[in-house]
Amino acid sequence: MKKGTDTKEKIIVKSAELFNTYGYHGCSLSDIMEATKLKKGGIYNHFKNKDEIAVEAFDYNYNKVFKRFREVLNKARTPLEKLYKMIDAYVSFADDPVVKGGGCPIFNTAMDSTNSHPELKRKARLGIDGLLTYIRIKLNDGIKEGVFKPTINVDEVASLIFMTLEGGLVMTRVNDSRQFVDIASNFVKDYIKTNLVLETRTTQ
Amino acid sequence: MKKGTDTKEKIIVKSAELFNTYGYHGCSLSDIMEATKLKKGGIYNHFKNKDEIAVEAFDYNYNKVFKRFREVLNKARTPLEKLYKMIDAYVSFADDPVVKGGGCPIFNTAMDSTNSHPELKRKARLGIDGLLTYIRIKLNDGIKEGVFKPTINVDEVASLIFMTLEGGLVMTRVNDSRQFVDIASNFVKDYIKTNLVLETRTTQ
DNA sequence: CCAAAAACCGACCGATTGGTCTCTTAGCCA
DNA sequence: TGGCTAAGAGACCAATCGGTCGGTTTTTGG
Repeated sequence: MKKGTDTKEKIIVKSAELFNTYGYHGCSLSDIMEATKLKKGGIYNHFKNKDEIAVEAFDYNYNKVFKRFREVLNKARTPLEKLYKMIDAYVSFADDPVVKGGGCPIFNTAMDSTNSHPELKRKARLGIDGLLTYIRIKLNDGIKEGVFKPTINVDEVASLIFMTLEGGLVMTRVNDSRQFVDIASNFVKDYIKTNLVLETRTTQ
Repeated sequence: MKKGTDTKEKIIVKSAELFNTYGYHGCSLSDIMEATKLKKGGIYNHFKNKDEIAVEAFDYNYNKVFKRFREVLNKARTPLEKLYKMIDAYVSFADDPVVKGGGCPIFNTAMDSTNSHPELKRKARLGIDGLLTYIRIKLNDGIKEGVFKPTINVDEVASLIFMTLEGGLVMTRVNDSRQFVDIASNFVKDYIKTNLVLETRTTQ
């Protein structure tokens, strides 16, 4: 049953790349066949239809995103460091994409599926909420530890950080230029430093 | 030649809605036929192929966006007011969409066409650059008139304002909730007030 | 080593894709 | 009013779409 598992994994990986690159409607089964070097039978032995592939491909990308975050976050200890590392993770999507096609696959799927694929949209929305929660947790941790001002509106600040970074990521993807996500990153970091942290005695 | 012009306009308008809603690959000629109540012949009498429709539909949406901006901007006089009104215009996309499907059609097209439709991508990128330039001009005007700090990095600030608002707009579109673009708007306005304007004597 | 099962191939399916072309119709001008 | 031209209808096209299925190969467990 080893080979079967490998094959299914291969289909998911390649489809995840294709869907993130071209979108659900911009990628056909023939594209998946070509990328996996499999024929229809080989693919539909593991999935019942294209939708199921897309959903599992999304889950795969979703997990890759969160894995990236977890890896990066483990290198930091304080909530402020963790928040900074998280921002770096978003920036890293620019020159070391989690998946071919670039950008944030969760955000990409969200845009791609709106108005056209309810199930994917639902999943993407949940994914975005997960990313927001990730930021919220770090903010709350920081407040608890007395690093961030207790007066900040966590939901608002989390949304703000997220949409600035994602907006920058999209701009970077569309313009094939790192500068936008860099601007977003620098700005958000500066914003955190000057508006969220309590004691300015944090050395520079 | 009256009727012909009307028909072509109708095709463009309906296609502009469909493409902004479902994306280029998510919208077929049958969809356009149904929306326009025309048959193939009626459509291909005015356009040579689907691409040409998509391009003209984009131009149509593009002009609607800039028309919205121009209308709103005319109601303001000072650079600061103009900048604020411009932000309001972005927010207005949320509950009074320039085109069915919601969001900013230029940004939507940019995302939709990346990696899959070079010509549309090129046009969308130019459109984004136009929107950025719009913001840059207001910033420069403000600097010239001594309202904004002359030290600000116009390109960076313009990019920042743009991607925060667009990010918020996407979030609003995906989540069917105004709150995100409102958060973006309030934040950007506050940022301008406290970081860009020279004299804090601007009454609150 | 052999049989059962899982994996895979590839022909085939109807529907739909974007696109062409001929023919009819409708509007306009003389 | 008659005739010309532009507009539109709709049959038709090959190609491709997502999906099915029977047969063959490969793997695996007894």
